[in-house]
Amino acid sequence: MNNQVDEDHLVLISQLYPEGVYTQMVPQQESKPRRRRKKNRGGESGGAGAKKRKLSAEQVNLLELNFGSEHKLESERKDRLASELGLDPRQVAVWFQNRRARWKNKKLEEEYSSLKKSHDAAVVEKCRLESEVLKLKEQLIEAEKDIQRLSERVDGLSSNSPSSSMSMEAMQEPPFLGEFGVEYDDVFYVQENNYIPGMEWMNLYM
DNA sequence: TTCCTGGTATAGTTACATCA
DNA sequence: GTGATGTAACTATACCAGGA
Repeated sequence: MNNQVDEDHLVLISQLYPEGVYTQMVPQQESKPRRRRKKNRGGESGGAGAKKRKLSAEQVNLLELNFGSEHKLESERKDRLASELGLDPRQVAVWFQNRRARWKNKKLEEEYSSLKKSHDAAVVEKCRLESEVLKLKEQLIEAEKDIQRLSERVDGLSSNSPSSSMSMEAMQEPPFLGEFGVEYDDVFYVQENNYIPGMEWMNLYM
């Protein structure tokens, strides 16, 4: 176990900041091309240890434990952790940087999935409301037809009895039931206990 | 106040290890 | 053998604090 840590440590130390590893820096370019790292494989300097450097489970556990308690890494904690783990402080810092990036990605994924859930629910609700609107519109059309029929019936009655309380003006109001938002109160006045056959639908609005 | 330096952050990239 | 994936290590850049 410690052998593994020591071995990793040696490998990692041998890899730290090798001079002349980077090539082709072109700082004058506007596009600021990134440096490329040379491949390490088979390099003389790394020797047999020029391998990558996977942290042991024990090291990762301790790092995770520390990350769980605090995502930021102060110098003191970094140095302490590094010596506890037999790692270079730089490695600990890098591990925390990468871990923060992974944590952020995961959080973003979770947020996305939560937002998607809300969005899907909203879409379903929108569909439901739209179909309800359609249904209500159909009811409205039927109601308007009823009114039309009634109007015609009242016309017939009033021509027979001129003393009817219904004025013609009232019955010949322009289209009074349009889209939603129409105020029904003033549109059609029926005195209490005045039953008009075929007007049961009025209960919908009273 | 300004400049320099060192440390740390994020975002993106590269190279290597591992696994299906 | 190969492509996908995970991850250590890197670069570029920005910001901040402390000292001269």
